[in-house]
Parts: sequence; structure tokens; C-alpha cells
Amino acid sequence: MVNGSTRIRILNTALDLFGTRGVGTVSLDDIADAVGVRKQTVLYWFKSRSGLIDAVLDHAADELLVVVEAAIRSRGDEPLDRVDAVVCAVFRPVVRRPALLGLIREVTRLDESHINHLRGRLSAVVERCVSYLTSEMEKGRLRTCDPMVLAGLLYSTVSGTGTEPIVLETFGWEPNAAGLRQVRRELRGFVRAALQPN
Amino acid sequence: MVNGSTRIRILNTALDLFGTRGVGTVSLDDIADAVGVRKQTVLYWFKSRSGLIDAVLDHAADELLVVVEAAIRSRGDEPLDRVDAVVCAVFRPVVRRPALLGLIREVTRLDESHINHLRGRLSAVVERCVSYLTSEMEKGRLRTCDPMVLAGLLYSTVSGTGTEPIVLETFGWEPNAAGLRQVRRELRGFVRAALQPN
DNA sequence: TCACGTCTCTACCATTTGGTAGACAAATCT
DNA sequence: AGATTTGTCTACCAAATGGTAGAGACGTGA
Repeated sequence: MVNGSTRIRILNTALDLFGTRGVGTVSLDDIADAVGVRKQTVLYWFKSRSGLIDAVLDHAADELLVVVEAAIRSRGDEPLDRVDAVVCAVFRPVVRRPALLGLIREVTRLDESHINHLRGRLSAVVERCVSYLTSEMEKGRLRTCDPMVLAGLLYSTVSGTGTEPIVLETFGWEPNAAGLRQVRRELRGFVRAALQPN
Repeated sequence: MVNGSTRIRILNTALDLFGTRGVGTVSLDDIADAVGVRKQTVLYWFKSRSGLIDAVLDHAADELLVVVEAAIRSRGDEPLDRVDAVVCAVFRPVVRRPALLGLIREVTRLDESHINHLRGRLSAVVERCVSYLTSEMEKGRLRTCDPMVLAGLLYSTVSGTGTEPIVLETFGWEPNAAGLRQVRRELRGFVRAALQPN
């Protein structure tokens, strides 16, 4: 693969379109048009639509993993700070690349094979998060509850906030830089309050 | 409209399909097949695909409004109890009719006209919730923060939990009655902790 | 009985979809 | 130079899509 640039441009464009409009409603022609190329070129690089979807999921998982791993290591010992760091880390793509979380959220709409594909890529981080929450709860440094479900709740809250600007707008929110900072601040406070040991 | 039964069957079937598979990926043929009728019958009752979507959104909003309104009035004065009642009320359709919240969540994928349509139907409840949260915060009975963004966060958490069983499964959750009760219990604890006044 | 409105159907149609076959140019190898 | 690989293209295709036109079955009121 001497020249990866076309392939990568397709991958990035597809990620953006899939993430913002939903995987099922984006055609190969849509992607090709956005890249400035013909559909057959897309099918040259990815042998089928389904193959492209898997590749895009990989691409998204990679990007997300890097962000999360770095954040987990970044801060000190205190679990509330560490969770806070992850929340901020995941929130950054919300601003810079809204499609990323939007794509992950598409899991629900994909078919079994793609679901399993994505799951395989994310399971390591997920398990790590759950076991971390478990150990901190045992030390009494987080509110005691089911760590697995808690992880899911945290995911829902952060991802929902990031992927549903339209819902937030319905609640009166204004989509600009100041508004985003406001949302992030409230999100951090919300999560912190929800995790506080009792 | 002497015989509304076909129309209503179409409406319900469309709601389920739109909510579980996403609006954009469900064709009129899919709906017609599921109802046991021809596509042209669907187009007789709803003059276009777009018209059907609006009608289904209305249908969903109606169902949701009834549930929420009742819950808001149901319990005593304490705001944590009242929010808890709403959370439980919204969680009930999660079990009985998963498509309902799934459809509301589709807002993000719809085009402007449908978004505005749905917004018009939901704005009353939304405003009510926000002003309620505001007044309780002023009385110091809820953690002080931006009530509007808080409402959005609550929505994200509850709706995410309800609409993403697949994500929860990735976190190790098992989809059965006991698992659902567990999720609801944790969800209530999570929200309660997040709202506790400080 | 007859006209009329209600409801579902068959028969089409233009457009879009994912995908195949293969031409053609540029670069790379021998 | 000649052969081969790489990357993009044009030309198709069968299936599915949203939608139109209109036939026919059914009941209801005059």
C-alpha cells in the first residue's frame, strides 16, 4: 500500500458521515462524492460496504482507545479525578470530531457481525474500567453500587450529551463554544456528584 | 374514518420498526410486510413517507407525555422522589416498549422539518421540567447547577440506558428481567446521588 | 337499484442502491 | 524496452426504493 492517502480519506469521510447521519442512511455514492472520487474507487479499497463499515469501526475504536488510555494514566491517585480526566478526554472529540461518539452509538443499529467486531475492539478498555471502578469501591473511595452498570450509566451520560446536541437545543441550550464549555462543566459536576462516596 | 384499525396498526408497527432499527433504514415495504398489507395501503393512509414519520412522532410523543405527566403528579413534595418517579415512569416503556425511547433518540438523525415537528410536541414538558428543577434549586433542595443542562443530562442518562442494551451487554450486563431490575435500581441510585443538594 | 364513499389491491415508473467487468494510464520491476 | 502491478475510471446490472394511476370489492344512504 504505497499510496494510502485515498484509502485514509475514504475512511475519515465515511467515519464522519456514518457518525453524523447514521450508518444505514449513508450510501457508497454519498461517501465517494464527499471524497471526490467514484463509488468504484471506494469498492476498490474496501471489498464491500460491509467491509468498509468494519474498517471504519476499527478506525473509530483506535482513535477512542488512544484518547481514553492516555487520560486514565494522566492523573493522580484520586478516583474522582481520574474519572473526571476520562470524561474530559471523551468530551474532547465531541467538540473536535462529533462523529466519533455518534458512530460508537450506532452499535444499536448494526447487525450482529459488526456489533461483535466493534465489541472485540473495545472489550479491553471496558473491562479495565469496570475492574478499576470495582477496586476503588472496595476501598470506599467511590459510591458503592454495581460497577458494571455504573460504567454503562457513565457511558450513556457522556455519550448522550456529546451525540445529542439537538436534544440539548430542545432544552434551550445554545450551540457555541461558550455553550459547550458550560455543558462540559455541568457534565463533570454531575458525574462527580453521582460518584461521591457516601 | 370509520375503521381506524389499519391506520393504527400501521402507526404502531412503524413506531416499533423506526425505534428499533432507525427511521432511515426502514422502508415502506418493511412496514407494510410487518402489518400484512401492501405498501400502497400505507400510502393510502399516510400521503407520503414523510407524513408517516410525522404521524409516528406524534404518536410516540403522545404516549410519552401521558406517562411523564402522570408521574410528575404522582408523588409527594420532595424533589428527589419526584424525579425518581419520572425516571421510573420513563423506564417502564424501556421494558414494555423499547422502541419508544429509541424513536425519540432518532431526532438527531432526522431532517429539520421533522425535528421541529417533534420539538413542538415535547417543548411543553421540557419547559415544565426545567422550571421545576430551577425552583427546587432555589429552595436548596437540589444540587445547584444549570437546570437546563441538568435536564439534558438526566435525559441522556435515562434514554441512553434504555436504548442501548447492546452497550450494556458489552459491559457484561445480561438482558433478562432480573438484569433490567438491576439496571433500574442502579439508575435510580445514580440519579439520586447526582441531584443530592450539597 | 343506483350512486357514492371507503379501503385495499395490481400494475407501473424513475431513481438509487450495492456490486461486477473490464478499459486505461501511470508507476514499478526485470 | 517490455511486462506487471497499482489505482481510478466508464459502462453496466439486478434489486429495492418512494410514489402514481387506477381497478375492483365492499358497505351505506337515497
